[in-house]
Amino acid sequence: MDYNFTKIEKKWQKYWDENQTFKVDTDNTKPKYYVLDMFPYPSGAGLHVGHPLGYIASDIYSRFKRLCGFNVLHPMGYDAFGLPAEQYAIQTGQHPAITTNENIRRYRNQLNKIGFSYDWDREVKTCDPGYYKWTQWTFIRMFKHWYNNKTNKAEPIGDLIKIFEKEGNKNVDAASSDVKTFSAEEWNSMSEKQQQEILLCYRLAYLADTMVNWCPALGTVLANDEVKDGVSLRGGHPVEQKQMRQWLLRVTAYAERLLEGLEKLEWSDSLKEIQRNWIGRSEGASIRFGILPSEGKEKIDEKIEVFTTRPDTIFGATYMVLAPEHPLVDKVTTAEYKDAVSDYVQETGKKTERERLAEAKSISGQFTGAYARHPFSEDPLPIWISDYVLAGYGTGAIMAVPAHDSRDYDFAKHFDLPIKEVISGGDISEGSYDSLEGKVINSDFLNGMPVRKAIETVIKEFEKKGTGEGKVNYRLRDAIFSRQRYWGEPFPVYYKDDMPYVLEENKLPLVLPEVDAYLPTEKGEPPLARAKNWVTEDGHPLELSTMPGFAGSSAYYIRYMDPHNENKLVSEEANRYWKNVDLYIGGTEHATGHLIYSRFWNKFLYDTGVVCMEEPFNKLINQGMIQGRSNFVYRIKNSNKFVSYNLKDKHDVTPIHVDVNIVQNDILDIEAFRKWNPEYEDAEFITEDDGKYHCGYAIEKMSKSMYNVVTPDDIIDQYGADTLRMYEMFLGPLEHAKPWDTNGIDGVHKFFRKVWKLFHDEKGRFSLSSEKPSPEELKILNKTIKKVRDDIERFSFNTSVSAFMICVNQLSSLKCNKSKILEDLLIILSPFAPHIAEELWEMCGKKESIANAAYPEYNPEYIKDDEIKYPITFNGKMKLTLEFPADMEPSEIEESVLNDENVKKHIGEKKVRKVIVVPNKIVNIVI
RNA sequence: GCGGAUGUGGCGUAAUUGGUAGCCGCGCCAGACUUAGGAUCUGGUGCCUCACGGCGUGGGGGUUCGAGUCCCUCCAUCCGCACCA
Repeated sequence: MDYNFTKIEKKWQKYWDENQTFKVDTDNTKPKYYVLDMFPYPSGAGLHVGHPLGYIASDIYSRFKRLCGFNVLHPMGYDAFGLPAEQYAIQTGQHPAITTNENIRRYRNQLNKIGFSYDWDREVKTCDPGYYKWTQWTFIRMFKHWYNNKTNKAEPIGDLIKIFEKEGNKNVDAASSDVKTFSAEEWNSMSEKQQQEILLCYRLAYLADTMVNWCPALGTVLANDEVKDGVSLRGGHPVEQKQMRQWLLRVTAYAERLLEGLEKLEWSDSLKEIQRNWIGRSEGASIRFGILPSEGKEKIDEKIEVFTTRPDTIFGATYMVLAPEHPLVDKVTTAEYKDAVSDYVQETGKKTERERLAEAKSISGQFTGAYARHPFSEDPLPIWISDYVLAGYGTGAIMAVPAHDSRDYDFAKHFDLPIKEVISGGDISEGSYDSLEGKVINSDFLNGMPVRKAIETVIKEFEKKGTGEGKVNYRLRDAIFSRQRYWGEPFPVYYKDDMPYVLEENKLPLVLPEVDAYLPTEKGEPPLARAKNWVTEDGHPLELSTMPGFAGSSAYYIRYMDPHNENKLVSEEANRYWKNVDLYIGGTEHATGHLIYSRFWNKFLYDTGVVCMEEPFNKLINQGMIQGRSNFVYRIKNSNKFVSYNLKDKHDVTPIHVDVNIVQNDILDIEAFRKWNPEYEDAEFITEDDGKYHCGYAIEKMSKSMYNVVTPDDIIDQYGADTLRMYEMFLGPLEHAKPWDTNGIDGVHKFFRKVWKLFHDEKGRFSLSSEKPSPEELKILNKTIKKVRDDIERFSFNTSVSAFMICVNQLSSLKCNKSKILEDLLIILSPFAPHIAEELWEMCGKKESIANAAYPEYNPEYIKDDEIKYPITFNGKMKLTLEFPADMEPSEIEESVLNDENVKKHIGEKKVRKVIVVPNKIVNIVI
């Protein structure tokens, strides 16, 4: 009987499904292990061969852990809300739920064919009301909490109100928006609306007017991680800055904990570094500058607050710069400069984010006519506006120190502003001196101090005078949480007297309503404004925005622990058992989005006692991208003639992508090519000496337009799922990006046929022997057990595949068909190739699934070598090998080596200066 | 510009602790079987050289009995951030 992978794989996939082999429950008699894949967004294009790479790795690990006696949670689901389905709905009028469900069905189908050990009972879909109920629930909880910097955790807003009633907010240290100080009396005499307005400044989910990334083409606001190089990540549409009233999550409250938490995580250094950069912690000082009265203007009480990492250079500040969007711009500008300033503000406001980035190098700015007062010298400092100061970072204002900041230097040179050196060590006629090395000069009480000492000293001085204090600033910004779109979670929010209130928890889920079109209304309101009766029972209007993509993915790993619980996000029992994710596998593209948001989300749930672990993902591995390998044919210009790769330079040619499925080992199937496109039906070909047409190749992104897409379905049809799984692992280290080349797959497929053959005689009959294994056979098996186990534990799956090949090659040449050897081999092979392992396991007479077997222990006794083959090197170069007993003394080895005829030949006339014998390793003779 | 990673045969890669560089597979070459081969099996295959031998892990330098591995320096590629005050 042949190795009929199609039949075998269908059979076992059905078996696992019918027998619920991979269904798991909490089981206190076994240790738990939680293996998670980043769940996919089910796109219309389906899976290509690159997508399942991480899923295969995690499946191997899950099955391995299971064989080792762990109770393994290994679920899968879908990130089902999102823009592509909605864009498609706009084009076709079809409800996005229909498209999404079709895509999900297709994904599920594709995934099933690969033979994953998922517990499909726990499947979640973020667009399912039973699921997003808990996304809405968590939002309500965030609305009802504030962040107390004193206790360093989220606390109920009710506790905050009690403090306000008793003593106002002067003793409250909270992560909050800008809010004025008020007393208990003031609080108690406020209207409900005023109180609500103040509470919004404290809530962890809050409504505020902020500058947002507005994408006109998508008709929605985007978060920072959804914008790259001034265009939307999805679709590449231009993004502009716009002031809008939006929901935000106060992620910044957790900035320090998000940063500290990284230390304990087993994530790659590069990923941690990306997160550290994104959080962007910098230490410095917050300094307030008074504003000098200008002629013909009323006195301005407000101060310009700046953040600087170099307060030591305070005496070098020669001017101030506000971002054009800064709220004080209008107030400080004098009559004389009014027009010039408003022109400048308008001009920069018109630019999209992209234009602003493109013009980053060109210097522009405008003087306002006003002056600030230097906190120590009291010198007047001219106040400028310029777009080199960003509204969104720090306070949107800076003190400019041209002598020691290159941007300020360029600006000062351009507008001929004074440059004052205050740190020695540079040459300010050449450029700014930004280094921390040097002593402070020209700086009154700071003179002579090294930089670090000066920073410390000046901060104390500011604090004494009340004009500033030490401060830690973060680049991380609060996450904008509103999207003016249809296909997302509705906010459980209604408005009363223009103030937002959240729904009672028992009203959840607030189900996404039907609309007549998925477009904004004529008034420019979001699509939900089209819904009939989009109001509460009492007639209060409901929020029209929906939540962003990251909402649903921020806690899905928690929901998997207890997916059918209707009363809780997760039961205490399930959460205490499964705790958090032990191994998380997914792409780096989520480094600054999902992986920050879900850490924030999880910390909030931890603070409020919903989950027991502070970090969601202990170990994280980023699988590398699988790239496409494109093939080219070369058409001679203005003809329908194609010239083979090695002859192409003799002609003027245009390279054209050709479908990789009609090319094998870079040889074009000419007939298939003619049929591929009617245009080429009559094409002529200039072939090479071998009569073949050779194609060129390039490594590119796998995409339809490059004709290099390979789907798992095609591979499975031709070679089977076990071959696909094994080959994906064989390609190289999991983390590396590497090209997919179907041509190499034969080697892996041959391997499986060899495995099959080990269990069958020449006539193809199943045949095993119950004889006692030989020492050689035991050595081969035990070496493989050890190697494969070690490799899996360090996620080096590619090397375990070659270990299997070596093992099977060796057993084949020994014609080993002993069940004592082959049964263990099947167990260790089963995580990689579960279908063939199950089939042969059953043929061995086993009644239960191999998934329930126990991983074999290797016996070191079988691996020991009695004789060691010593490489004999001369000055480190290997020339020959000699065998000696493993326990032979180094001095005896040295003597025997030097007496060996071949060694003597190599030494010749030269003198032996030294002999190094490393026991069981090597001999080196220095001559 | 800053930060991170990676550079080994024609290709994907291996060498876990400083100890035989190139395991395993693809491709290629030769042979066997065959009416046939996109089947199977056997052998070979880093480069230069008829050979003896020499050279080889991006380049240069260093430490060491011994370096793909450690140190210095330069180069290339990829990824992230980028007026972040």
